[in-house]
Amino acid sequence: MPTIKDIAKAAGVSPASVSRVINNGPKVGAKTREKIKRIMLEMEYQPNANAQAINLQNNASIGIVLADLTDPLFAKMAHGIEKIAAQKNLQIFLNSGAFDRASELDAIEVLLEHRYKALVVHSTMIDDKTLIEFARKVPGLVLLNRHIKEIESRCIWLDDKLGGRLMADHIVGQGHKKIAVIGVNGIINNTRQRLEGITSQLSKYPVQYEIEMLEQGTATYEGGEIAVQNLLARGMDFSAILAYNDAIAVGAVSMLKAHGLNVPEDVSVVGFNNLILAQCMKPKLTTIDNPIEEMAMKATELALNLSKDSGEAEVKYVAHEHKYTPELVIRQSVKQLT
Amino acid sequence: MPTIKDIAKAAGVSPASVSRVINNGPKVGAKTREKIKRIMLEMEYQPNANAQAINLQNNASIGIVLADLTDPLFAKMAHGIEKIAAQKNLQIFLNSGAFDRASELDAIEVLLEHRYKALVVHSTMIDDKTLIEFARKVPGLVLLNRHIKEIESRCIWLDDKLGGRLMADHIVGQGHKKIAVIGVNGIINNTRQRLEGITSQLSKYPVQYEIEMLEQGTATYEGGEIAVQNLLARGMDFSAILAYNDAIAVGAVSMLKAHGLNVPEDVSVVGFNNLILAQCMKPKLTTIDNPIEEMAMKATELALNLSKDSGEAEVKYVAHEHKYTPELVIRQSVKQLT
DNA sequence: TTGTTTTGGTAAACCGATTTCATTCTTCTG
DNA sequence: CAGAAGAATGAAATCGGTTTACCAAAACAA
Repeated sequence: MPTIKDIAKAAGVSPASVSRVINNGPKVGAKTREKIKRIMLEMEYQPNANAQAINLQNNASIGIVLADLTDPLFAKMAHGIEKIAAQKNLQIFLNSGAFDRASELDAIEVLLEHRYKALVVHSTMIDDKTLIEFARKVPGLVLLNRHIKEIESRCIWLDDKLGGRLMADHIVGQGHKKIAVIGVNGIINNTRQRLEGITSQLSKYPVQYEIEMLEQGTATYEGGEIAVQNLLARGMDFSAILAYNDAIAVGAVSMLKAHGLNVPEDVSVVGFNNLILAQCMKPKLTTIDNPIEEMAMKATELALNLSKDSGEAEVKYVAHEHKYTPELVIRQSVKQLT
Repeated sequence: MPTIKDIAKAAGVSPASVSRVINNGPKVGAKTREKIKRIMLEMEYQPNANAQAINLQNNASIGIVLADLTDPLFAKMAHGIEKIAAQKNLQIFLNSGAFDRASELDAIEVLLEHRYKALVVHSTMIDDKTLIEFARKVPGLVLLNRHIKEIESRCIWLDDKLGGRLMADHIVGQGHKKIAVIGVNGIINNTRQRLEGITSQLSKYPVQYEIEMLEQGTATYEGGEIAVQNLLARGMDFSAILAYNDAIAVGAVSMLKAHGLNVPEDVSVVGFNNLILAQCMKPKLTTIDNPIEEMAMKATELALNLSKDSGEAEVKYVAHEHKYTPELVIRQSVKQLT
């Protein structure tokens, strides 16, 4: 693999000139420039990005950390980030593989070692304190889908409490009085917030409710099945289920069916996130729309802004532009009780 | 951000010693080593991966290029690659954003410029010739989910023709005689192969069939809806649909329903890929299982093997280990006609 | 004690670029 | 045509590390 020196030698010029040609710099005569270009092509020269990065001192691409790509919600995040990157003609480097705290940390570290300046991080396993530390150290780091009070100007998050309220209001509004909630354990605030939104709202009404908690990492189709099985095994009597996300909701529907319970005739179900899944299934799922793609785009823009010479144009922080609002999407999985 | 020299100065040693400590090298006394470690910690030293890469001449991480992360099939690929990477304690750098030929090329170039040696590429828009070129130039490059004859030792692919045959056989075996096929246009062999598998098999039976071709990029839920709409608009009379993938199948089911046609009572539908989606929907989708995750894992291992000093242990090529076999998964979306 | 290893450590070259500064070659002005 | 300004070019320093070659001190053997 030829280096800049090989090119220089072959062209009978100095490495400096070659460098200038590579970067479309000035100070190179027209014929010399052409000659160098030709030779670079001939020798299939490819600049060494590592060597360039070491000089330029900053890595133009965007680094991103996502938890688990197989979750469609996260895939949507990736897509949002990509959109902005493509629009600004930047490359993104996704460092995933984050199944646990250690690998999430690792992913961030690696990105930092490569000196990516703009970082969009979606972390579900790292504690607040550690993230605050990172944020302080790296000006271009933005947290996506997470809210940490101390650094909220660096977060883009969803109003999960409101999301929970919307679910509760809707289901109560449809006349339900016995409600099962399928939640998820997790260190992240948004799981708690969402649950709190639900429960605090439910307690305002004369209704019964019970919560089935899933372990973190089981916020999946299978998790939904298990949860319903547990609820039924406990002999709980309910006419509605509020699920932490769409996948759980779909799993719940399936398990209900297996027990001879139809949705929405016998049991109503509400999901969360409004993924494609929710539209595809039968019955179409009533759920909460989560504008995650938009959030991802915003996070990316924010990270890019923050990363460039933060000294100059200090990005102003407007709270309501960082907190996104979920919306109820009514479909067919909730039945009105009379 | 402190450099190795700052650490050296602070510790009163030479940069060489610090480097050795970083790399756990020999020739450093126990107390000196401890002292350097302590200072590195104190000063929050973080090695510059770019500088390291420039010396080490090879980038240990795995570079991967995927087309569109929002497609769950591709997400499964990413997951397979991650698994191997995690197992070998390697980082992956995913460079996506490939919506067209240019950006796919760009993604590969960027990875090469960063001197990633092991590359797993899932390209849908780049022509064979260009990819062959790349493969020749980069020993550690492996193509995932694509078969190019000339470099098949560097490909991991699915037997798409067989997949098509399985679909055709099943649907004919269930007594169907009027069959609609929803295919996709594309430069990639596997779309053609799959279609050819279907049609060549169908022609062996006394059945009628018609093909509805989607444009590349519409192999989605919406694409399925449109395709069914077109078929119905053309007045085609069919009792079964073979879809290029599950998303199309689900879209088709939805549009059929909208026209008062039930699945499988009025029309049977077969999908392809066996994504979660296929299990979740009602009726559960009969489809073809695509072991894409396994394939992704294999591709990653292959890329890693090929990338390390190919001179020595030339990886042997065993065709049947590179070609994967799809399997029919019978669920509820196909009705037996009598 | 002297000679031989072994161990711990440094100075300096190098990796593949970029960039500053000085120099040479053109070209323009008066 | 002399002198000045401007354009083209190269030598060398630099970026943040790694590694080789070499040396000094300590440990060991005889």
